[in-house]
Amino acid sequence: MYNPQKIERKWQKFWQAKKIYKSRGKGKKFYVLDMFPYPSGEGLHVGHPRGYIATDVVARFKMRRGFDVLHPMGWDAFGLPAENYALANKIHPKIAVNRNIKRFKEQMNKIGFTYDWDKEINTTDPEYYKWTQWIFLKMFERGLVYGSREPIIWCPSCKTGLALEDLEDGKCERCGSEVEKKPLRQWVLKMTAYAEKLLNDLKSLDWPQPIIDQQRNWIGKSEGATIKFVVRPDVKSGSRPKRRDSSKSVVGEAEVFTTRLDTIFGCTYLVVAPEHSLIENLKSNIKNYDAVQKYVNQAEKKTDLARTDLVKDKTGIELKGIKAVNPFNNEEVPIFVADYVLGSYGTGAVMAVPAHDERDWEFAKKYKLPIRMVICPNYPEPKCPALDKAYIDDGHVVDSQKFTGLTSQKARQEMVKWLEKNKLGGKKINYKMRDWVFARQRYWGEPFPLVFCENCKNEINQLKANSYKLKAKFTKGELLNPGWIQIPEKNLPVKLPEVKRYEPSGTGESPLANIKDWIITKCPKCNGHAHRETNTMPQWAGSNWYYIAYLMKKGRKYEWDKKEIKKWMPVDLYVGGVEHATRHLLYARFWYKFLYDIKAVFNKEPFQKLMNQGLILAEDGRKMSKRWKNVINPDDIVKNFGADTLRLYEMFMGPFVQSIAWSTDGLRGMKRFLDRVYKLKSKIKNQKSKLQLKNKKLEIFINQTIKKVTEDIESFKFNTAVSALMVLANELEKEPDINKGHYLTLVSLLSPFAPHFSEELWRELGGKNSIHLEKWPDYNSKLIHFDKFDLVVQINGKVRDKISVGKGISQKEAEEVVLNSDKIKQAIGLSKIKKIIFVPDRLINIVI
RNA sequence: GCCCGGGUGGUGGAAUGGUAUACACGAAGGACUUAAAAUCCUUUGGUCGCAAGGCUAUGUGGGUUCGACUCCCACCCCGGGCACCA
Repeated sequence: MYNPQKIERKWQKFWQAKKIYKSRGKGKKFYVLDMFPYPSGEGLHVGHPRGYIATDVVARFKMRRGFDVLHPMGWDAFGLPAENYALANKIHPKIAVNRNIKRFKEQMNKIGFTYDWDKEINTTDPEYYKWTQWIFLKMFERGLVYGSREPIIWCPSCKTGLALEDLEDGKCERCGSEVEKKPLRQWVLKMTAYAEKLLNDLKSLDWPQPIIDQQRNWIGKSEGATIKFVVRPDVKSGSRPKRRDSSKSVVGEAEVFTTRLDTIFGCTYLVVAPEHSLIENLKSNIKNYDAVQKYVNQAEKKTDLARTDLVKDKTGIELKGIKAVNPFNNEEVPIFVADYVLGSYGTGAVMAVPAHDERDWEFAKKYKLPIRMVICPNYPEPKCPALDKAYIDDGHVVDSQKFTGLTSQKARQEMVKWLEKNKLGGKKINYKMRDWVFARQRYWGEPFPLVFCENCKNEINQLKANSYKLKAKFTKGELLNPGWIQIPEKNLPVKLPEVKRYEPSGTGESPLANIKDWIITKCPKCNGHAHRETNTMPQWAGSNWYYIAYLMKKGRKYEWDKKEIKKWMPVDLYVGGVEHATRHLLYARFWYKFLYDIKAVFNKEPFQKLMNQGLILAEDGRKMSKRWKNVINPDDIVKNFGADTLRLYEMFMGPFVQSIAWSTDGLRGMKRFLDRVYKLKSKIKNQKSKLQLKNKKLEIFINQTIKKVTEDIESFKFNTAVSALMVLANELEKEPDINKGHYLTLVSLLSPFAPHFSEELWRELGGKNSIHLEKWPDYNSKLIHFDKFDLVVQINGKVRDKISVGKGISQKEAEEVVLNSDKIKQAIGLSKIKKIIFVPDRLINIVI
């Protein structure tokens, strides 16, 4: 029996001492990366290492195939989880984080990963976040950062603003609280400027299709047109003299966005969002302003999500006293305000075509508005069918003046041309994705490298006319955000000050706002009085670029090393959970694209190939959680069964992408397998040549196994790779004695999965070097196939017999053999043979 | 509603047009043992049969094919994502 406790520690120490994982600077580069964890107080459970084991298997495999492998690990230690943990346990986040990191590292080391700890990074290290701040400054400098007072999503429990991406089911993703809308001063990153690139370059990525789909969906591109509707006082209501077409009677304008310009002649009313400026501007024209205002106030309290969240019954109220004019036919249509129209998307106003839009249909039915059909499914039939619900597909345009008869697609093109010619609107592309709210009112994050200077603000405001002088003195970002001045690069990092009380204030100000002597500072531009920004960056800031940080690590410091970046980027294989599809993976791509534009990196995408690992559920089928008391700690598994057993089991338990429940019985089976392989050693008889000749079949089998394991690791089919090794072990067990070479091949193929076990056996059997530095076994393609095979004989597609014949047998020969077999003769009986299908080296099917 | 992914023994799963159920777990029986654990051997989709062997089975119903878990159509169920985005 082999004893993991005796050998694992020994080899881990040896590998670390010999630094066998270090990049050797030889061979083709292979950068394999895990999504780095945030070091929570709970430590790792057995679900976490699944991805780490997979990358470790791949890293060891690639090393042995001659690649120069980089496989680093670090800590995403800023942000709400770490801070909330620290608050709950009354410990300063820094102390808690360091303690947790120590624990995580110990747990990881017990599993025998290949991490090069010299490259370990920590997002909360000032040397690290110096560069997070640096990237932010570069974005600011180029005008990609703007301040906003827009109401943002606010979590009353975490006491901070959140990005749209931080919500789950409309609730705070961290604590599950209902969120509110709150006007707060915010920093926002212009991510929408990269929408098109983020969408387009998805094509170049070797990522799981569902993740690509999710990102595409999230970016939500739609192509359409804007149309300007002028607004006039309503004639019938008597608010103006009955003189039509007087341009003086125009009191406002509403621009709408539509993807269905072809339906414009079916527009019977307009709907604006409660935030729309028209309402405030035309206060005096709107007859029922009080009622409208009441509706608007009530709607504005809700977040976009609450407003768009499965509300079946749409509400709205007409703006009485004004009408909008459809520029295509000069028809006056009523204007409504309704909360289902969002101020933050498109133009905040829509044209309603109830005949061809489900929402408009529903709304028109409720408020008894006219429904006019202008798209016909069965053109050129003289009559369109009557509608009992909205017809939303394309068709032919009817009752649309000169556009009548065109297909929907053609009509959209012609109508856009008409709009552009008459300067009444034009082509427009919209994205669902919003700019990124990039500020948190919390302590435990990267401080912004910005100060506010009243002096400089005045200067910018006064000199506005003289743009030359301003452009020389201030950056694009500083002009965009008057008064906000960048801290010079040489003064980075702006360190997070030590505080005693770091609880969030709840007032919308960060706890940093209480540290007066930190806040008050001098303006780097004019040397006048200034104060620091007290918000901090969100958790995602540090993880946007950490894969570059590993390449920059020089001892304790970091250096933007373009040579290393050029060498290692992009990441060749990135492994992590599917939950990051629209957050980390989108943010990181955004930052990387920005870095590409400023020539700090040299390719367009950070992660070439992505793989998602499935969750490991608890034995009871639920998620592992403290709450259910069903968490399994890898330390216990390592102690009782060994790291190799844990590794092997996690790779064998099922397809890598699939979520799967833990089974301690299954785990035991893996230990049994290792024990059996260990015992096989005693069967070795070292009479190489004799045995090899005697057992050609085994030789072929081994070659097949090498091929299978090699291909399966390459394609992430670890479960079948392990099973192939088991089959080989089973075969060897059947032999009375085995040859050392064969046995060592098995050990060698097992080594990425069970590195300690394999190292031990390798050395016992005379291996001079570490097995992990040995060349990966090659297979002889001539020895993959045996010269005989079992020809499957089918009658009408049903297997009736198997006959052992020589490889490469011709159809004629095969037929002869088969038709002479008694079994087959009997099966055919008196029936006539209609047809014979022959698949070379596989089967023969007789159709009767 | 829309977009993905999936449905195969008692369980995790294997097979992507050519031998369905590899491999593992569990279970049953046996060997060893004073006994138990561990280990080893045998059996293990269902069904009929003493057996040889047959029939039947990959969510359901159709289709294509000499041949379908695999391809096509419709439906049911489970998981995930997006969701009044004009």
